[in-house]
Amino acid sequence: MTVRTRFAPSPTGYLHVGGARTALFSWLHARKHGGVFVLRVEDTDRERSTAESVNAILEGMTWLGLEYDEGPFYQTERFDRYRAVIQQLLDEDKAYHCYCSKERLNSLRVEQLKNKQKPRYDGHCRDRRDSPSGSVAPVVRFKNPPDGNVVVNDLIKGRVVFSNTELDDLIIARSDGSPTYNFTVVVDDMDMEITDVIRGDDHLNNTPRQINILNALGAATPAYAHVPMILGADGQRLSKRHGAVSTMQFREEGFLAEALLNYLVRLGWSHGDQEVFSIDEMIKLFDINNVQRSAASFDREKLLWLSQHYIKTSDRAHIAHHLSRHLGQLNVDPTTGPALVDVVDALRERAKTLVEMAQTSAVYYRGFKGYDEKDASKFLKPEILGALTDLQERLALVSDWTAEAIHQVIQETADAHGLKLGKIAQPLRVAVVGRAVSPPIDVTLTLVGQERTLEALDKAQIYIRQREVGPT
RNA sequence: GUCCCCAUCGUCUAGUCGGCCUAGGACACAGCCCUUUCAAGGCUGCAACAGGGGUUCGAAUCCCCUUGGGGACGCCA
Repeated sequence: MTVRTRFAPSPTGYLHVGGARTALFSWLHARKHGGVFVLRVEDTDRERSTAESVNAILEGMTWLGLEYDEGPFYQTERFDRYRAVIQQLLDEDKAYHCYCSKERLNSLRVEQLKNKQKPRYDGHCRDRRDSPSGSVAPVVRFKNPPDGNVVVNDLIKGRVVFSNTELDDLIIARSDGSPTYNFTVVVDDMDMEITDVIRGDDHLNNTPRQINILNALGAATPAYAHVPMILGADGQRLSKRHGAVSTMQFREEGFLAEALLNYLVRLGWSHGDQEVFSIDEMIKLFDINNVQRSAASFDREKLLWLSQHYIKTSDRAHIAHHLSRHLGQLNVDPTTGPALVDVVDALRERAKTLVEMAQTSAVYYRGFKGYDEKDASKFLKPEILGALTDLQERLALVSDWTAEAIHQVIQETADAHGLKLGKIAQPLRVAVVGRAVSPPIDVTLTLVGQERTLEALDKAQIYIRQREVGPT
């Protein structure tokens, strides 16, 4: 039997990291077993579902590369099917119309809470035969078995036993006839022949109800795997209104999708001491049975570390491609300076995100406005003027502008003036990029280019002379 | 309140049939080394089995209780 998993988000917001991880696990599980990954949009709540949310979720999945094999299926397009199954249940006396008013339900609930009981429907209409012609439009409730146990053999949590006496007759169709969540999931998982249901563990409590409905329908029960929640850095559950950021937000912040994926897969799952996983390795090594049973906290620092790792090790053209997007957001035109791949090579070891890389590489395309004050006053000093002038003359003579050639010239100049390399490299750095931090000075000069380097040196000398005569 | 789940360094985790654990790795943090800046890299350090009972020759690993987190209890999904 081929493995079939599904990711079933409800389009009431963007795709956040918790959902993304659940999707990743489902996808991985399907891929590992050569199975099928289905995407299903659970939009039966028409009040809150929006097309924008659907797009946001699809966009997030695409960015992460979690491609689905079937779907997306929309539950709102399957209402006929749900109606038919509800009718079938009604015909077989496995469901019934309930005419209880919301007021009655509410007072029942209040009463139960007062008696320290779990609030649940008391089965008032379960055996009624009449259909009152009153004003209350009926809902349809499922006849849950009154006793016995339901056992869930969860792939992650292990064996979990629920007593039917804890369950009540849940509503499967609202008074307007529309089906509810616990019912549509069951019908869909059955129709779509889902073999492995992988979802957040907030659904563990729904599972016995769903199994009961599945049984009533004579359908086989799939395997279940309930993955723990992701908590925020404060230990609180991550939710849309509490710290959960959109998956796409990570792209905006300059993370590579592979870094996020790697971070997510290690959140709750591990393979010995291994920290870095390529997509292929994840597929090969991932095992749903090895997923942690407890919740995990989201740690941005570690994500940042992985981000840096991928920036450091990924193909230069790949990074350049994604970097250009962030450069664009800074209104930097990458065609006005050094080749992007060279900038990537120079900066990849000193950027944790692409946004950071874009910011520090901007200077190679549009120059800089003014010197960093502290750095200028520390390095652009009169005593270095002679060496700088000499250096400029020597650099002007360089015919092949390579890091090696540049390095040799700088070293020679330093030697000629009895200076250590750093003594001349720092002033040069400030002259050329405006501050005392940049990649190795020879590499930096290749990025800046010979012409602009010489110009920068002119300005630096002018600056130093002015400073010399100016008031201190 | 009732039911369900969970519990190893600050964080992610290793620890699979109890002994190889004076509990390992990674992130973060601190120090040192390297060094033309910043990084990167190397080395070292800091730091945990929630508590209490059992079972056993022996428990982080099994059982129970307590405590602490989380979840569910909707005509939301």
